[in-house]
Amino acid sequence: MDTRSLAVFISVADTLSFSRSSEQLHMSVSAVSRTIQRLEEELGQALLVRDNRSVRLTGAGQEFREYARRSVAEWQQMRRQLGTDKELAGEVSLYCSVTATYSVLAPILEAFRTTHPAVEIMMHTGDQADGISRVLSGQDDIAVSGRPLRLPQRLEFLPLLESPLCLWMPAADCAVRQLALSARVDSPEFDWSTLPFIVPERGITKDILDAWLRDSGIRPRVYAQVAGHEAIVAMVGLGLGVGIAPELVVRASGLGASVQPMTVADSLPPLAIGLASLRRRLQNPLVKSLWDVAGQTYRAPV
Amino acid sequence: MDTRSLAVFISVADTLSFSRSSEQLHMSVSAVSRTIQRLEEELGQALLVRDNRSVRLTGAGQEFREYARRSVAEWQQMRRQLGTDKELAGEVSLYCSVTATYSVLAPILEAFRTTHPAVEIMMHTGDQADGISRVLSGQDDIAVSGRPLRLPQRLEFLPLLESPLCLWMPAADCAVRQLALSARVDSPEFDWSTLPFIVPERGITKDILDAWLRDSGIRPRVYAQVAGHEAIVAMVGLGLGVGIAPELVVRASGLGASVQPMTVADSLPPLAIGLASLRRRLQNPLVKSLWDVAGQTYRAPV
DNA sequence: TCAGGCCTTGCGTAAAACGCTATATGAGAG
DNA sequence: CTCTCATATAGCGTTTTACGCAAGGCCTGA
Repeated sequence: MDTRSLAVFISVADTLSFSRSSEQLHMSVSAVSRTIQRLEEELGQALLVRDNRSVRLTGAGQEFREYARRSVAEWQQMRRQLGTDKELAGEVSLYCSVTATYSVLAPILEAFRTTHPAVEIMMHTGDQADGISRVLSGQDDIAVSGRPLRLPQRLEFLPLLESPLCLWMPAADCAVRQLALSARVDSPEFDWSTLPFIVPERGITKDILDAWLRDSGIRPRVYAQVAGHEAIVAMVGLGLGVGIAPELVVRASGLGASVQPMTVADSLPPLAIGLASLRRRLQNPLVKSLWDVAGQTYRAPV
Repeated sequence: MDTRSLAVFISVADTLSFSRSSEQLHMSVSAVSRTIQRLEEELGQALLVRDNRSVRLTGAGQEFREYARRSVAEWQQMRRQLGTDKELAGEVSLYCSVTATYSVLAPILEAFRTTHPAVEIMMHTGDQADGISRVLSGQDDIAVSGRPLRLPQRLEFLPLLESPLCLWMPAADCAVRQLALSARVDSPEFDWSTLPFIVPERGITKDILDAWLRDSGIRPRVYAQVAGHEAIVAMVGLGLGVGIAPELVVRASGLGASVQPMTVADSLPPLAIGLASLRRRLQNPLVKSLWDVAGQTYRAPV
């Protein structure tokens, strides 16, 4: 018996519906079904009567529901008690891009510092594209990252904000800018093959860009593959080509004057930026507390 | 969190030793170690202080120990309550050989019938050799079987009694008997290659016999491979050869007069007979109750 | 009678747990 | 002082468990 099973049962007992519970619990209907089956097998008693149309509690189910509520409550109380018993202290390791450090993270860390002064943040910065893999490999507890197109089950993602994803061209007059302006970029006839592209080497934005290019039928001329949005923006600013980056990065980079957004026919989807962490690591109260503070910091204003 | 982890922690907190607990809990030391680590990670608190020589509880550990005891107790009480609330009813499926039906099972079922009259036994009989695989494949809840030489982790085995494993020869005068008596069977010079052997087709006794033959350096002349001890005894009784069977089967077969045990130099190891079931299935109280009754039935007299 | 909602089941895959073995560290014997 | 023994942890491959998807069965209401 584990608390997870109890939570599933409580949910089903409340909603009296496997399908509604499955949504509530973010799991498939079959997983809910089997969890209840396991419980019933372990107890040797039917807890729920399902007659293909409705679900209702058996006598045993009602008793067990009381128990389950109590048990989960006691468990959570114990967790809190042990947590508050001793002030949370320790290390949380964080991975993010340079830009994210002050644009996304600053308000979170400011709030966190006041609520958990004894927790040390070990921050690693680098290409945002590596965040997910660093979390998956256990190198860092939490990463600031865009939402992956397909996120592994063991990964939890907490969306914090969105930033439009744009194509950028140099603001200063130069050959690339001339090319980019030579025709209506958003017209189907635009000849992309002459325009040098600066694309991300890897990571979420690369995936999004690839998908977008494919869908739009564009075969770009790749001038450079670069690690890190900041470097892309810098290269665009220098007139080396056009490139992709979230608006947030451009604004934060201080290079906002040297690049300009291009308007294109099929606009790129906005990038969902947030925290990523292994479910497993989130069981650690230290990690969880930073996670929660981040969620509150960005949810409260909205 | 699950009750298993709590039980592990309670044990370690009691013994103050990972290794002693690992024996007590029938699991490896590393599994114990990791279970504690998982708990500590989930709670974000050290529960035990290990200094490579001794183990002692932290403050949080002492608190948590109280909680763990309470929680496990409440869980077990709930199980019992639901169990007694409604009388146990349902089906338990059982596999055994014909002989086992009345020699091993009869006293168990007699006791079980009186304590759990509402539980129906669905019994399947057949070659004892198939019991383990039928349990492993989920066809039956419990099988009466000899203890396998190597038992899979997911299988639980409850030894009930032992029966000497013997070689048997025909009691009536016949060619085979002459051969078997022609020389001291237990002398190293005995020529096994002339003596027709009736061996089990598969199963535990086949494994034991194979190992014994190999160790004794005997290369038998196999006359027939037969499914089921009963058939082996019958064939031996008809003078077709010598064969292996537990004494129990011979006594129960009613053919005790038509076969005689052979004394051999390296005696065969006695066969441990008992119940086999998947750990998983034993979580079902119905199955568990039959299991327990069997254990008591055979332990009480001893 | 058909469509649609609802739970269960089979199957392939992903995650978790375990055991074995190696490693590190300290205690006690020679 | 070294060697051995005992104890907990870490790496690695394997087993076991849990999950999601898709198919299936069953009932209800149109």
